[in-house]
Parts: sequence; structure tokens; C-alpha cells
Amino acid sequence: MSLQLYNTMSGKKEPFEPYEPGHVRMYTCGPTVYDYIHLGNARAFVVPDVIKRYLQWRGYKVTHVQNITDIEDKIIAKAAEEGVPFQVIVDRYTEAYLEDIERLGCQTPTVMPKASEHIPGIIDMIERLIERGHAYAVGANVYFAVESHSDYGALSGQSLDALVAGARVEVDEEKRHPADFALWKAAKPGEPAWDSPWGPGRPGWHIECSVMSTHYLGQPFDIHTGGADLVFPHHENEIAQSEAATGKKFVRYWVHNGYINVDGEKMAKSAGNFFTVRELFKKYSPQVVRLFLVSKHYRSPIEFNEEVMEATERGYNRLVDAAELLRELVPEEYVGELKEPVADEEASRLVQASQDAVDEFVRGMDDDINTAVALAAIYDLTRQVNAAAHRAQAGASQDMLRALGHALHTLEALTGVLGLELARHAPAAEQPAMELVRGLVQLAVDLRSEARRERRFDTADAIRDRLAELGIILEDTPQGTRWKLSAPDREARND
RNA sequence: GGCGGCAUAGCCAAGUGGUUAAGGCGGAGGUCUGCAAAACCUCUAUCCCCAGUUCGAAUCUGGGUGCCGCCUCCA
Repeated sequence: MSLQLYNTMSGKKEPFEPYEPGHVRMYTCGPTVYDYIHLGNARAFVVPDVIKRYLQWRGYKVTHVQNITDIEDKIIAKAAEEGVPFQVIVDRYTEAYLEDIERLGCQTPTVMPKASEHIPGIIDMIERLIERGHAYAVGANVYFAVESHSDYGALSGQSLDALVAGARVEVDEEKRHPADFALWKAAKPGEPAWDSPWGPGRPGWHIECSVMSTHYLGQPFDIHTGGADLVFPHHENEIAQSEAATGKKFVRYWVHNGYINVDGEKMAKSAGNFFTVRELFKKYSPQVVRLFLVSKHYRSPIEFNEEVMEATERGYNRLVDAAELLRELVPEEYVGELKEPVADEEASRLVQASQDAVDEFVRGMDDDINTAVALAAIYDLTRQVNAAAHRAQAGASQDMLRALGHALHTLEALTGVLGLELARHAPAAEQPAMELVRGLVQLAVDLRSEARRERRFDTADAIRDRLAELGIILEDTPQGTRWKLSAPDREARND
């Protein structure tokens, strides 16, 4: 069985085959840089990142383009509101966005083009559309004529008549058809503008994605992703423009992710019920946020609330704890793919468990990137690893250590495909401080161990309690006392 | 009005014709421990309602009920 992907265009899961064997080309609608990204935006970036990582893991080369919209009405509005130059807004939020997706564990896309860098290509495409009779200029505005494209409405499953009957399309005397949309907008005084055959202005929203995607990926390309709210009109319009301009199919698989809900309602800027990811990072580590996002199938809505976030954090800690235990236990040279089979019966059971986890993980991911199933496979293996590791703490055969090393490798590989990293790490800025913390904690732990040996349990417990208040958890094992930070990579801990 | 989605345990969430209905969080009991913590073990649902199809349905069909989304900027 191979990867099945749900295609919004057909409304069905379809077997995935790239246009060019072995090489997947995908495009993701990136942010408009006028504000910090919120959790809903984050999902639209994490979902394609998971798809990309899975494809890579399955051996495909992936070229991934994710644009940055740096020309847009909302940016102009924000600049006016703050009374600062347009570019200040663009730079500030571009930088913040790059930082946010990196912390979320997203690989840097192969190319991150900006609309402002593709004006000539945009003008070319508009000219071609006018030549082919798909667009018309009215003064310095240019519109796409939706009636000229027979397939208009195919992606959203709506006929042109039905779309107009919805009657929320803005009335505009200039347009030949109410659903016609702007390819080029005339600049008003003071607005950022680029020269064009129709006068100074800026591109409409949809045209940049058509131009940039096909510029880097050709036409057709394989996968186009975005939030479900982009199906109409954004993606519908992208298709119309691109196919009208070239006569070729635009995109082979349309992938749309579901929303994040708050109190049952879609999280959105306009609704005001959103959480920026940087706010969330103060309370939860970026890894926990990412785990939360992949805990449900990408097309379903996810309800956001504190209770679920906390449950997610506990689950994440369990995964990390298991990995850390293995790292303590297994000599480094045993971590990795198993080179020779193990003879020991218990060890071979664990090897089998690792294989089962991989099989189940693949089964889930192949079924339209079912990350919930994939995660269940990871948790299953974690449980078995813990059981074996705790027994191994009291002494283990070489075979067992090799099997544990293999299991650790497996856990890291599978969580890695989801973009998760099983490690507690303090933010880089805190690294020097961590050295000091390690020393001080060890000092306290040593003093407490001495107290325990002398059966002065009041003192021992007091030390443990005080450390707990500081966010340091002690665990006594037969081999001595281990310690860990309770919430290691939250942005700031003020508890 | 048009189009689409969802309803599974206290919470989150898989499962789309036949299995003991995955997994996580929480809860109860147990093992281990000076006590804890962690970990492991056991237990913790008959699938919104009704009517059909079928030898057999959470899974298919029809009808309800409830919730959500798109049709306007939106990830």
C-alpha cells in the first residue's frame, strides 16, 4: 500500500504519485506579514512540514516553496495605523514569522519567495491573461473574467451562479461579473506602488501565488497546501488564473487543513479569539504546541483549550523521559539500526516491537497522513521500551542493550518524521546558566543522599520539596537519584 | 438559499461491515519505594436518536436532533 492523499479537487483519497518520479514539488500559502502568527496559522505550516518530512523519510526528494506575502492591503492598513513606513511592518513580522516557524520545528522551505520580488513575473502573467481574453483593464485596475474560465468553481464545488446567489460578493460597477477579482490594483496616493502597463499599482492577492508557485515548481506541480478557508476564493482563483494563462493543469493534489477552534468557534484574527504562538510559548514549549497540532488528523478541526494542552504536555514529557532514560542506559555505539540480529529472547521481543511500531506508523501515515494513528504507534513502543529499560537498569545483556539502542533510534526516527525532538533543552541563551544549575542541583542531590543514608528523612524530603518548588524533580532509583527540569524549554518560567 | 464537515469513555482522539472498539490525559486498585516520583500491570465506552439494508453495522442507506465551516478578509 502506498500513500493515499485526500484531494480537495476530487473530494476523495487518491494514491499519491509525483509528476516526476522520486521528486515531489509542493507549494504552501505562507503568511501575510502584518501581525504575529497565531495557532491556526501555525497549523497551516506544521501540516505541510509533516507531509514533507514523511515524503522525505519515504525517500522522495521534496522541493517546497512557501511564499511570504509582503504586499497586501492589511499591511498598508497596519502601517497607517502605527504611522510607520510600510517596510517597517513587513520586516518586523517577517522576522517574527521566521523565528516562530523555526521554533515550531518546521524545516526551512526550499524557497521562500516574496511577492515584491516577483512583480515582473506577475505583470507578465496578467498581460498573457489579457491577450488570451481572460482579463480586462478598467483604468489602472485589471480584473480576471471568471466567465472566461469554464471550470471556475470546480475546487469549491460551487457553480458560478451559486456563488453569486450567495450575494455577499461586493458590488462593483467596474466589474463585468460580480465574481471577477482583481489581478492588479491601482495605487491610491501614498500607497506602495510598482509601475505597470496599466499605471502604478500593486498585484491582487491571488496572482502572486500563481506566479511564484509555477516559477519555482513548473506546471503542473504536485501538492498545494493551505487552510480550508483558502479553498474559496483564493485557491479557486489561483487555478483559474494559472490554467487560463497556460492552458495547462495547475496542481495535482489540493491539501487543506482544518481549523483550530476556541469554544467551538473558528480561531481567527477577525473574531479576535486567537492566541499567537509566541504567547503560547510562554506557557508551553514549542514542542508541546507541535505535538498538540499533530495529535489529530489534519483535516479535522481541533478544539483548543488549556486542559488539552496540559494533557499534551504530560504526554510529551513521557516520550522525552523514555528517550532520556535510554540515553543514560545504552552505550552510544549501540544506538542506531541493528546490525546483527539479537539472540536473547526478551531483546528480540523488543526488536519486534520496534518493527511493529514502524509498520503501524507507516500504515497510519500512508492513510492520508493520519498522525493520530502514527502517534499511537509511538506511544505503544514507548510503553514497551520503558518496561524493558526499567528492568535493564538492574543489569542487561549486550543483546538487550543493542535492542534498546535500536528502539531509541526507532523512537527518534518516528517522532522526527512528525518534527518532534525527544530532548529537554533549555533555550540557547540559557546554556551557560544551565552549567551552573547542573552543578548546584548535583550539590543538593548529594547532600540529600547523605541525609537519606543517615535516615534523616525530614531533611531529605525538605530538600526534595524545595527543589520541586524550583521546578526540579527528583527521582530515586536503585542506581541513585536522577533529576530533571519540570518544564525545560518554556520561553520564560515564572513559577 | 447553495456547498461541505462533524457527533465514539470524565476529557482528547483512532477506527468506516465481522477483532478483546487503538492511543494519550485523568480516575481506581496493585508492583516497586523510608515516603515520594517515575515506570510497569489490571480495571475504567457498545459508539447522538429512530427506521432500514445485511447472517452480521460505531462502520452502509433514509429520516431526525445538535454543533461547526465556506459562499466577504481569513490558515
